[in-house]
Amino acid sequence: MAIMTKGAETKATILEQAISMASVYGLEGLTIGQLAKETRMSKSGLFGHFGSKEALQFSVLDAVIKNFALLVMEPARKELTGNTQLEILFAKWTQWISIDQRAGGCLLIAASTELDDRPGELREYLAKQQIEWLDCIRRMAQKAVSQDSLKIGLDTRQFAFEFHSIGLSLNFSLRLLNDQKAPERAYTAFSKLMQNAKSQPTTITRYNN
Amino acid sequence: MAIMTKGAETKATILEQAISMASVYGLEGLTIGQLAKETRMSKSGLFGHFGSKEALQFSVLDAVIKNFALLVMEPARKELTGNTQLEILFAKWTQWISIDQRAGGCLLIAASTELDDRPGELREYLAKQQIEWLDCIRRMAQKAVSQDSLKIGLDTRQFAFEFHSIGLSLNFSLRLLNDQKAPERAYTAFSKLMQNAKSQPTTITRYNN
DNA sequence: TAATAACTCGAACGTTCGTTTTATTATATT
DNA sequence: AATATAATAAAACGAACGTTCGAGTTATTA
Repeated sequence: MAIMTKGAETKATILEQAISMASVYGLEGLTIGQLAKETRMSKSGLFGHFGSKEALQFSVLDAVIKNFALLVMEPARKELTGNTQLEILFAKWTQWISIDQRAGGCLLIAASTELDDRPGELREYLAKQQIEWLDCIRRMAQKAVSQDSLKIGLDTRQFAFEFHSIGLSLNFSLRLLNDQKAPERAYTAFSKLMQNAKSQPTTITRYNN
Repeated sequence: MAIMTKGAETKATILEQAISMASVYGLEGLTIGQLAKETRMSKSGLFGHFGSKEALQFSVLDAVIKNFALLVMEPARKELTGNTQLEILFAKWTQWISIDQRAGGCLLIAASTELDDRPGELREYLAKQQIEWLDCIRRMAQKAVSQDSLKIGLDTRQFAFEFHSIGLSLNFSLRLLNDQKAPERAYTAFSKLMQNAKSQPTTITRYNN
């Protein structure tokens, strides 16, 4: 890790704990007093690093968003074809969702339902990221189309909608129902989605040989 | 409405307001003080109807679950064929999710991500209902299979997983992104799901006249 | 109508919330 | 090593949290 001043170091430690806490109790359920106990700091000492609770929440959300970009989107972008990009994207995403290390599941999905009715900067920031996420899926699908891997005329926004839905269902089945077969189901759904996007519409004239 | 004692009547009024509040701020974000203000009651007067905050949360969850069964599952069950049952089920569900009247979107979906990491009776009750929900979908699909409307050997649990995923994505796109095209996308996804479940696997021998 | 039960209130309980103020210690800079 | 700055702590703030209590009021029942 890069050299950083003492303050920035403890701030990073706090943030890590805060992410865990917010993943379980939500961004609103994240409290300064509890967080101070877990990091063995005073409330005021911890508070000084952020200045307000909203700033703390923002830091948490921002850290998770950047981490998501790094661990899920970036690896996929490195792939050469749209098809493999989508495959890696899905693999990394399911991996991200399934991580048990930091309990609480995907904070972005949790925050999506937590913030969707509460106007404010937090909500806007998350919404912006989620739009970018859907757009990332869409562009990769579009690339696959232009590479003749997926059928021409494919509704790529529809594709993104369905791609995204699989992850939501995976998160739900894993977290609430503890269904161990969920990852398998998710992968099956993804395969079907790809298969459907590959097959040419029947109205298209086929040239054999 | 059925005759009820004065207490039961105000309790019902409180509950209605509580559902709205919990839909927006979550079951944990639901506070007795705020709820008392909105219903123009004293905290203690309101509190007396439930005895504890958890009991209040339970009442809210229970009321929503019963309402969901009444408005979504029951109408579908009345249909005669598995196919139409699934169609009505989906139509009623999307309707339920899209309702703007009582702001905050589907409380069951919100609660699913809110409670999934927090052990307790609330979580167990919700999980039980969600399992029942998936089972309802599964049984209707099974019925359609036995009526030769859907292909034999269909993985009905997989079908339920994907059916459910569409609603989650619809809720997400509607609430967080305000995407007006979301209902259309959801319906398209549902149509594809049904279409896929209808087509016989290619290994099956076909008898054409 | 009288007796009894059900309902509602206001006040206060101890805790925790986010935040501010004031002071002290530890780290960086010169 | 001296100085300036950053980091942490302790204490206290008003507000809100869920909850309890006792007294008063309103409904229901006899």
